[in-house]
Amino acid sequence: MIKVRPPFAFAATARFLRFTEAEAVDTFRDGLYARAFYLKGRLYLVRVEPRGTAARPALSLSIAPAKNVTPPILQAAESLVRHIFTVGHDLKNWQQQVADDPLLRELETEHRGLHLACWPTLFEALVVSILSQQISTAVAMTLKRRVVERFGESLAVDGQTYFAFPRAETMAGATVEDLRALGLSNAKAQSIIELARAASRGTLDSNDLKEQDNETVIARLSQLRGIGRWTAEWALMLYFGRTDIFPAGDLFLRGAFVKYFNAGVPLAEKEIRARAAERWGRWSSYAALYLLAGMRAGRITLKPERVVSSQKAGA
DNA sequence: ACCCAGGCATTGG
DNA sequence: CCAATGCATGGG
Repeated sequence: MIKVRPPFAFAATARFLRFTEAEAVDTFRDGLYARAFYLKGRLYLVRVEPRGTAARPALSLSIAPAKNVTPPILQAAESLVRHIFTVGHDLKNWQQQVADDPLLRELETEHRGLHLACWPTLFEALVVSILSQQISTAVAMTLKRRVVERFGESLAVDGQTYFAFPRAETMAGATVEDLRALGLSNAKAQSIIELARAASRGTLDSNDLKEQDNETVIARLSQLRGIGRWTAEWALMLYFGRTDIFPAGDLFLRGAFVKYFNAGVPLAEKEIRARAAERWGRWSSYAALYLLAGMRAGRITLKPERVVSSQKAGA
């Protein structure tokens, strides 16, 4: 059992960045989140369910196959679940941050308890982001499913097949042709293979990056092929769980900021990043997250002409 | 048949 | 610092 500080919306968080309908790794059905993970090098299915009350929320987990579950395995599963559901984030602080911000206060109320959902590994976070570059999320999730079914190990539990996200070591052995056959572009294929090699060699050490400040992590990740600022910022949010990122390179977020916080007057990316930091400070990632949630709910909409590409800083 | 969608690397001013 | 270009699939 894992205790979580209120407010905590389990279902919304489990579903949020997981696109569960189309994908083969994360599943969320009947209020139950289930996914195959490597724990101490072996594959297990971990199931997570909400427990407790709104005032004292908690998560319970179960692991299959149950027979080889030792205390270290259970501990590894718990720490992974804490990471994925960003149990360390105290959303009371986020509520305080937007107390004087009418739009985000409204979004906070509508999506109260939505946590950032993190990917289990840096490798997966970066691969998913590379797959998502430029194309719609529907396409990206199709590509992800194909990659997972081609390169991931699977586990059968109760007649259901669950795929693990492929290991970096496995993907390091893939060829560009393998990935192109799944519909990836040449550039995505090359980037993912190089990333897998770096990760399996240990060149891409997330423990080392964990200690670094945002700009250092962005600079280091950007040295990898196929990773620019956009991808690195999403990795800071969606793997490292940092709360102070506003990915201003994102087409939607840029458009939303311009429309709702600058009266539709275009702003340079750099300027948006600076103003987001002034407004939302340490909780800028949550501003980004709740704007996305607002978009999915239809509350935040962008007219095409408001989505402005990189133009001169508005004067 | 188009057009575009939660970018990036490269090239050239 | 800024702008233009090619890239992949799938949905409208």
